[in-house]
Amino acid sequence: MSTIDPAPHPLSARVRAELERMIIDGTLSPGERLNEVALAKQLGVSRGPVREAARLLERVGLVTVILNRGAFIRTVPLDEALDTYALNALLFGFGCAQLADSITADQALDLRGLYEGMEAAAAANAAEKFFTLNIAFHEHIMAFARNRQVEAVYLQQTRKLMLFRRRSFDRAATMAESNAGHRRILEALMAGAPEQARLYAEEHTRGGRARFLSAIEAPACGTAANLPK
Amino acid sequence: MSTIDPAPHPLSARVRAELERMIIDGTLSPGERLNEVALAKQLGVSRGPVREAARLLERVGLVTVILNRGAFIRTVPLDEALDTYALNALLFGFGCAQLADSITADQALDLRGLYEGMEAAAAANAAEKFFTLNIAFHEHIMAFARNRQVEAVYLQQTRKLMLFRRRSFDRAATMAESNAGHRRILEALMAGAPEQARLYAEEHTRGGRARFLSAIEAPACGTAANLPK
DNA sequence: GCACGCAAAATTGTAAACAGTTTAGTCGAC
DNA sequence: GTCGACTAAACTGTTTACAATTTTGCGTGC
Repeated sequence: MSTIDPAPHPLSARVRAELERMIIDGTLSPGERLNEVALAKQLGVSRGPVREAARLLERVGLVTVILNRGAFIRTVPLDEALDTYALNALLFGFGCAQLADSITADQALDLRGLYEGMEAAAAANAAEKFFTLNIAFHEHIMAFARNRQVEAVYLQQTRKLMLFRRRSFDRAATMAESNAGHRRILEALMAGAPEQARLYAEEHTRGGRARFLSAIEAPACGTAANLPK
Repeated sequence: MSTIDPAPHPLSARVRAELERMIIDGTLSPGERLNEVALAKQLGVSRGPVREAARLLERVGLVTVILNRGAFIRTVPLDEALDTYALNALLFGFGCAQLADSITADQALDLRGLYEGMEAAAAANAAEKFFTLNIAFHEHIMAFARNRQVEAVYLQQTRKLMLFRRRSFDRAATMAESNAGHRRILEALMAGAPEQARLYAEEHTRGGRARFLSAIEAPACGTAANLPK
């Protein structure tokens, strides 16, 4: 995708990318404050770029900025997560419907490879591998769907959900169930059936939402919880 | 909505809001560069908040930042505008479908008032008035739809389209045609018919797209056009 | 007359400095 | 021993200053 970035970008963009990575990684935990001076020192830059990056992340919904208190990594409230799942279901359904009308042999092969990789990962109970391939599967579909705006919003929202979705694939049964949805979607895509693909895609996303809900027993998801003490 | 802001916001947020207004207004024209020192002086602040605000606007897609060149107000490429219309059709259709299932009497009354206001504006050929009411109509529906995430994305994308959509309502016939779509949507909403509302909403958005297309003869919409010379 | 090149001005990117607020710790009173 | 107030440290918000790049204007050469 867009992993190539020699250096023609302003520093704040690179800092933002690095912070995003650290948040997704788990290097920075939800609820934690982004210490500007510490991060600046760690990344070898000044506070300016770090501040700009933090504000960018706020706009995306990954952090919350409080006046005179700083930027905190968000703990997405439950209702917001549910709304986001509904949004993603809509977008992913659209993407699949679009792709069903224009899919090429190469694209089908690519998706099939990812599907089979997930099948193997599920059998081997390799949650981390499955997680990575799962992301790639969805992102490839959205990239093939030929609507950059829909793709961009989907990626942004998905990144937000990753703040806690990682733990959803801890069991082999969960992975198998998820991949069954992928199979149905893939078949509809290759059959050139837009509405069928859309339905399967929406159903699959609802399944993800359900897995997400069952994965959280009662962690902090209150609206304003986990911000400051 | 959220017009109340005593002052608990960081300065950069207020600058961002002001810049957005100036862009929508037309005070800042597409292609123009955001001169940091000039804007800072004009707004009575320093360059820092202006810079942060510009980066935020880049994230939203209203400006493009080039290294060592500054922030330029975007001239949305044609293909991006079309993609955005498709996205908005999806979101607005979803919002209408949701609302059809949960609309209250108060909400219906509110929307009806806006519709009648537009009817009057169209009859009086008051394009500016129609434009304002039209925005309110769509935004109110999305606010009533009870999905904050979908609403937020819709607002963001719509703001981007406003960069040139303003000129689409220059004729009375156009306004009447647009408002006929509003009437159909409103009837479906009050009838509690989600799928019908969704179809009308999507059709209405496609109509807006068509009006937009016919409104542009051949202005600069090339992908990378209008950036620097 | 036109193009090329060089130099000065303007502007952005980044870093450092200052002011105000929040947070933590300590001392004292009850 | 615990609660409360006061003081100091830490941190953010903003401004100011400096370095690097770009743009513009002018002069020279062809």
